[in-house]
Amino acid sequence: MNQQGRTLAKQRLRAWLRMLSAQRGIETQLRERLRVTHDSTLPRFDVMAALDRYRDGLRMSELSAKLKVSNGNVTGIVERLVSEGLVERTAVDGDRRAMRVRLTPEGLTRFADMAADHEAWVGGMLDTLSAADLDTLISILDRIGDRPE
Amino acid sequence: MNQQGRTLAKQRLRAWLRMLSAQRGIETQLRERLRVTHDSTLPRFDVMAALDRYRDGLRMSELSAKLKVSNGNVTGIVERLVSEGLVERTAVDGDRRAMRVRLTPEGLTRFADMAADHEAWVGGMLDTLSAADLDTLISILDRIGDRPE
DNA sequence: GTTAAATGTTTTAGGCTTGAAACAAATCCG
DNA sequence: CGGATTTGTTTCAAGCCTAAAACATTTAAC
Repeated sequence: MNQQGRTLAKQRLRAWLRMLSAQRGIETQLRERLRVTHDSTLPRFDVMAALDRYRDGLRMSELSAKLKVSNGNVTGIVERLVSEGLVERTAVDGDRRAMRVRLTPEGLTRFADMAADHEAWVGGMLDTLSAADLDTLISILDRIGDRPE
Repeated sequence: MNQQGRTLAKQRLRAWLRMLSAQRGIETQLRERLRVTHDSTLPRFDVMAALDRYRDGLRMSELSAKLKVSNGNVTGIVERLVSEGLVERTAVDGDRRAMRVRLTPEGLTRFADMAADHEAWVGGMLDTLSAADLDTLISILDRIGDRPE
C-alpha cells in the first residue's frame, strides 16, 4: 500500500475514534440525567421512543430491528417497562407466536416528559454546531457504509 | 422559542440520532469480526489498545479514565485478560493501594495482530469518505461540548 | 394431510456496565 | 502522634447485551 493509502487509513481510524469519543461523552451525560431526572435508562427511553413513533404498536421483532439490538435484549427491557405500567403487550390475532407492544396512556405522557428534556439536553450538547455544521455532519454520517459486505 | 430555534433543536436531535446509528452499525461489525477472527471482544481490545500505547503500563484508575468507563468495569476486563495471559498486574512501589497493568509479550503480539485487522475493518467501513470528508468530520466532532456543565 | 422448513419469541449462559458500598492504604491536620 | 479525610481499587446488585439454544406456531412441499 502506498503512502497516501496508509495515511488515509490512519485518518479513517482517527475519525472513528473521535466518533466513539463524542458518542460516549454524550451518552454518559444523557444516561446520568435520565437516571436523576426521570429515574429511567437510555435503553428504556429508546424503546419508548420507537413506540411513541408507532402508536399502533410494534411486534417484538420489528422493535429489535428498529433499535438494531438483539431479540432477547428487547424481551428484557419490555418486561421491565410492562412491570412499570408504561408499556403493554397484546396478542396479534392471526399469529399466535407474535406479540404487539405499545405504550400505555401513562407511558405516553411519561415519554412526552422525557422526550422534551432529552431534546433539550442533546440541543445543549450540540449547541456549538451551526445549522450548516449539522447538515454537513448528517450528510457525511449518512454516507458511512457500515453494512456487512 | 422561535421557529428557527425549534428547527435547530430538531436538527441537532437528528444529527445525534444519525451519530448513534452509524456508531452502532460500525460497532456491531467490529464486535462480530473480533469475535470470529480473534476470539475477543471490543472492551478487551480497547483495554489492550490503551496498554499498547503506554508500554510502561498504566494504573487501574488511569486506565478507566482513558477509556471513560467506571473503575469496577476495568477490574473485570483486566481480570479476564490476565487469565488469558495477555496482561499482567504488578504492585506499584511506594503505594501499596495501586496496581500497574501492562501487556505481556504475548499480549503485545496478539494486539498487533488484532490492531492490523481492526484498522483495515474500520478503513473498509469508512471508505466512502474522502480525505476532505474525514477532516471535516473530525473537526466537527471535536467541537461537540459533551462535558458536564 | 404430514412432514419439513421457516418464523417469532423467550430462555440461557456469559460478559459488559454502572453507581454505590466496602476496604485498604496514604495523607492531612490538630 | 492519632484521628479524620482522601485516594486507589475491588466488590456488589442490578440492568444491559449478545449469540445460541429452545420452544411454539405457521408456512411450504410433498
